[in-house]
Parts: sequence; structure tokens; C-alpha cells
Amino acid sequence: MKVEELPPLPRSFYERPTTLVARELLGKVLVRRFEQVELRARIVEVEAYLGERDQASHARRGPTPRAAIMFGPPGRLYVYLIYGMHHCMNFVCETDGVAGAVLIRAAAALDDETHPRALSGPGKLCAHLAIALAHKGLDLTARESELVVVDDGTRPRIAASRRVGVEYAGAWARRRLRFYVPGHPSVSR
DNA sequence: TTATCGATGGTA
DNA sequence: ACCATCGATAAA
Repeated sequence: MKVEELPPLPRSFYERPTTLVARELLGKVLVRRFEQVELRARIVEVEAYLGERDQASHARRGPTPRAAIMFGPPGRLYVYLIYGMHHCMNFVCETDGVAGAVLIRAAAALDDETHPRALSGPGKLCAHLAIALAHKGLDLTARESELVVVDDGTRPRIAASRRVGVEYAGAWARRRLRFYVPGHPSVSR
């Protein structure tokens, strides 16, 4: 079955513990649909943000206007602007009412198989896929969505480390909630 | 190779 | 005032 015919991952995929979803997202393929063309990229690096108790998570202050979507139903897109110039995309996890999201940090563009392009870092990834604040709330599980995720059967190895850029989060900064495909050239840092 | 810095704006 | 960043530049 060709990638473009694969169905989007269902709501049930996202409606599980955030850390498990994060690990299983490695190797999955982002499909970004425009009017005429579509872009595909394989996820190689993610971070889990666990909700209100996680002092590195935007959900740590409760359901503020920005972070409320993290408390809502799973399978939706959470986009925020960082440092005034870069967008970051996250997939909402856990059941409705419980906060949790996975930050997509890096992917490998599949549009030119012979010259795979590294999309290393959440800002670069969003720029390449043209994802911005307007896409916040998008349903990742609907067939017609501008962005969906599909499973083509790839099962990469998984390595874990501390999350990037969350030194302020005390003990939570030390948790190994960043997951990546070891040795993959598109992984950041 | 590592270190530092400026750009730029939403968020609380 | 503080960032879930990036690219350029400088130091070594």
C-alpha cells in the first residue's frame, strides 16, 4: 500500500499516555496537504510534555488561553510561537480533560528520496511544512485534514535523553522525555 | 569544536 | 521578563 493511501492515525492512537505516544510517533510519516501538492516527512525526534505536574510543560499553569488545548480531546494540533519567530507543533494526547502533548522536534523530508532533507529542529520543521498559529486546533485524525500522520510500518530504534531548552524546570528538566532515532542525520543538536 | 548573541513577539 | 529557536559570527 502506498503511503498516500494510508489512513490517518486514529484518535485512539493519541488517547494514551503521552510518553508512549511520543515513542510510537518515531518513524511515522507526516503528510502535509496543500491544494495541489503534498509534502511528506518521517518523524525522527520528539519530546513528551506530561501536563500540569510537568514543570517544563505549557500546561503547568493550568488551562490558560494558550495551553487550554492541551487539556482538550486528543488528536488535535497545538501550535505556539517561540522567541517571536519560530513555530512549534505538538500533538495533543491523553483523554479529554487530561493535559499532555508531544512536541515534534525533527523529521526527514521524503519528497526527494535521493536527497533526503533534514528538518532538524521544531522551527525549521514548521517552516518547511508551512504550519503556523492558524493551524492550532486542527484535527489530525480527519482524512481531509491539511496535516495527518500515517504509519507505513517503519519501526526505528529509540534512544532517550533530556529535553532541550527546559533548564528552568528543576527536577523535570532531568527527566529523559526526549526520544529520537539514534544516529539519524536529521536529529537536531 | 564550543560559545555567544541578535532577531522578534506571544504569554502571564 | 521570560522563553520547548535558529543562524551567524567569534573564539579557540
